[in-house]
Amino acid sequence: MYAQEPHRVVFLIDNKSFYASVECVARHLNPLKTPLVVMSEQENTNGGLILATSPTAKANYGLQANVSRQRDLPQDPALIVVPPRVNLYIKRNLAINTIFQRFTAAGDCWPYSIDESVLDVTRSWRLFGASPLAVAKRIQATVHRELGLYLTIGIGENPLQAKLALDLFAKHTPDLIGELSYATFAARIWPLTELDAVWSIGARTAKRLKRLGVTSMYDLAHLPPAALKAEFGIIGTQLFALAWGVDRSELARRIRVRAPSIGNSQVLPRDYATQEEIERVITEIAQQVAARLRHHHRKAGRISLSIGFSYAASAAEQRSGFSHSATIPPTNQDAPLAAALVRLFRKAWQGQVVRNVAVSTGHLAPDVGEQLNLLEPVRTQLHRTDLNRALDDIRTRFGFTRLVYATSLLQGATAIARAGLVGGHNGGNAYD
DNA sequence: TCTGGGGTCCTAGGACCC
DNA sequence: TCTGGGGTCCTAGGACCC
Repeated sequence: MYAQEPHRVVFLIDNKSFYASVECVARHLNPLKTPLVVMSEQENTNGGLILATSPTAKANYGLQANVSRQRDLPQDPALIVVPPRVNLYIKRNLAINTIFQRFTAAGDCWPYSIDESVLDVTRSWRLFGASPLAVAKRIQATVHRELGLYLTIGIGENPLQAKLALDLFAKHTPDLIGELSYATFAARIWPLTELDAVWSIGARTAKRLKRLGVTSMYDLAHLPPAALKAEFGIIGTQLFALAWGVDRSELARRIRVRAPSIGNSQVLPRDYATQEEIERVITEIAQQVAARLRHHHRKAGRISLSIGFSYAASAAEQRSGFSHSATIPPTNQDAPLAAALVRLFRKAWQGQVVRNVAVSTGHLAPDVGEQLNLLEPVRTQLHRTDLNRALDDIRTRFGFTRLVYATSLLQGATAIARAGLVGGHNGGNAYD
C-alpha cells in the first residue's frame, strides 16, 4: 500500500545532551558518566534556567522530567553546574556537520537545529557499510573518536519516520539508534498513547484529539480523514499522514522557508509600568534587530511588536498581551525601525503593566552595498563582510535560522546591555 | 511549568477588487 | 443598496519546534 510513497534512506541525527556533553568533553570528562548541567543565569531568568542536563545527572538526581529551573536542582556539590558557552556549541555543531559531509554529498546534509541534522544517504550509504544501520554506527564512531561526542540516530524511509525513530526509539536504546520503515510503522507507532510525545502534536492538539475520542496513534490512524479535516483543517490532513508514517515532502523543498523573519524578544527582569521605560526597551531591541538585519544584508519591509502583560495585568485584561504589525518602507536603520515600533506601541497600549517585549521583522529583502567605517582596519571589516556572506550563503542554502546565532560572534561590544549573549544566553569566548 | 529566546506555519475574519 | 460570488491580501492570534 506504500508503493507510491518515497522510499529513501534518511538519517536524523542529534547529539545526546549536546550542550552538557560539549562541556564535559571540554573538561576531559566522560559525557555519559558525569553529572553536569548547563545553567544560564541572567537577570531575567529568576535564579537560573537549566539549558541542558547530562544523562548521568538525569539518572542520579531524578531529573528525568524537564527540570528547567535552578530551584528544582538538588543541592549536591557532586553535581557540576556550569554556565553556557553558546558560541562553542555553534563551533562544535559546524565540526560535526563537516564530518557528516564525508558520508553524503553536501547537498544531502541539512543542519536542522543547533544539535540536529538530516542526512539523505540513499545514494551514498552503500559506500560506507553493509546496511544503513552499519553506516549509522560508523558515523557515531567517527564523531566520538574525533570530538568525544555521542550521537543519537533515527533511520527512516522518509524524514518523518527518521524523526519519530529518533525521538521515540533511538533515545531509549543502548546503541542510540532507532529504525522505522513503512513495514514496521504500524506495529511500532500505533500502540503509542502519549500523543504529545509525537513530533508535531503539542499539548493543545493532544487535548483536542482526546475530545474526539482519540487515545492512541491507532485511533488517530483510523479516524475518518474527513472528520480530521473538519476539526483541524490542513493540520488534520497532516495528522492523518503522520499516523501512517507518510511524508511526501522533499527535503530540499521542506527546507525552504516561506516567510523568513528576524527578531528578538525579552522577558523583562521585573514588571515595567511606565511608558518611558517600556519604550526604552522597545527601542533597545529595535536597535539589536536592526544590527542583525544589517549583518545579514537585509532590509525589513514589515515590523511586528508583541507585548506580554504582567500576570496581574493579564488576569485583569482577560488576555495575555497584544501583538500588532505594520508595513514600512524597507529599512535596516535603528531610528526608523524604532520609531515605527514605538508608534505601534502607543496605538495599542492602554497603560497595562508589561513583562515581555518581542520585536520581529519580516518581508526581508536584500540590502546592497556596505559602508566601510573609519574606526577599524579595512581588513577586519572586509573579513567580517566575507564571513557574514558565507553565513548568509549557508542560510540561503539550508534555510535554517539557527545559523543566525553565528553572526553574533561578530557583533562584539555594542551599547546594548545584552551584547555578548547568544540567543539570550552567555556566548562565552568565541575563540575557545 | 508565575515568565528564556528565536523561529515557522496555519487559521479566520475583514478589506478590497473585479 | 433588502445585493452574488470568487479571489487575494492583510492582520491578530494560535500552535508547535528546538
